[in-house]
Amino acid sequence: MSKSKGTKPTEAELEVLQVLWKNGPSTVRFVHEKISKKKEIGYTTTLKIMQNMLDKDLVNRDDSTRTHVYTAVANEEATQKDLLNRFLDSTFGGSAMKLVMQALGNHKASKEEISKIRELLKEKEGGSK
Amino acid sequence: MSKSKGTKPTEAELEVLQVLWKNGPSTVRFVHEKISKKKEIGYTTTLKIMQNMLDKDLVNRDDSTRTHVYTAVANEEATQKDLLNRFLDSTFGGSAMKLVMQALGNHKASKEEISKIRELLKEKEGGSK
DNA sequence: ATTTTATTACGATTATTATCGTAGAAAAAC
DNA sequence: GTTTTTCTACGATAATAATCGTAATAAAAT
Repeated sequence: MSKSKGTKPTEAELEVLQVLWKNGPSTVRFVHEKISKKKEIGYTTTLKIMQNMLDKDLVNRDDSTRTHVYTAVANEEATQKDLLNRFLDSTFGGSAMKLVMQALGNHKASKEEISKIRELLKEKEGGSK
Repeated sequence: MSKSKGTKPTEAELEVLQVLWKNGPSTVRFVHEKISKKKEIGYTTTLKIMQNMLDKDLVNRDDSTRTHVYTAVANEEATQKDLLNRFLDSTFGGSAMKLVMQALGNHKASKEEISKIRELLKEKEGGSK
């Protein structure tokens, strides 16, 4: 039986996932260089993290060549949704609207984003009572 | 030198904070009972967590009576804001709007909440360029 | 061909968190 | 006034994460 599901990525693992989501299948070297831009970290540390992620089935690995290539297993949205739910619970006591309002209040939004949100609101209103 | 600021509460510590925010200054017993409703945990575990939080200055303590009373140091909004920023960064790569849309998409909102959000949007549009 | 560089595997170490048991003292119950 | 319960303090342990060093090997450079 594999660990498969419900495995919550750690902070460090999320950093790796971000790179994989954004750039697609990548080598350790590539991921490491992206992460290194933001913080000091040893190559083997990045390597180890990614190997751990393989054990946890957070990533797949193509090891047909010497330089292995890693791919995120779960897609971005699904993972974000899952983490959002946990975060909502732990930090906002489950109140999504409280979170939305905080996020809206504290961050800039472009006109396009605002209209997108308006559309979403309209849908919500219409779709359910 | 105290740890004072920038201390990120752990999951377990957040559970305690939630109780303190919601109910005001509380005893370990009270907090423990609230948390026990959601999961199995020993009394001394709760106690220890709260003692750790005192060390980290996440809470204050009135120990003038035998049964100590704990109070959250940081207020709810400030802490949520801080954690939201971290979460935004780690999980949504800093895109607040992505998060807002996920949250809106996946959770029900009441009419009141929706109009509150509309107001917020209007302010944002008006207030800044 | 030899040397240098890059890559993986593996394990050791450290740091942090979560968990709880035990002891001792205070308070409450009897 | 004894006994039982309720607290806190303290430390031990286990669980999880993050960090990196070393060795082996493959590839690239010379």
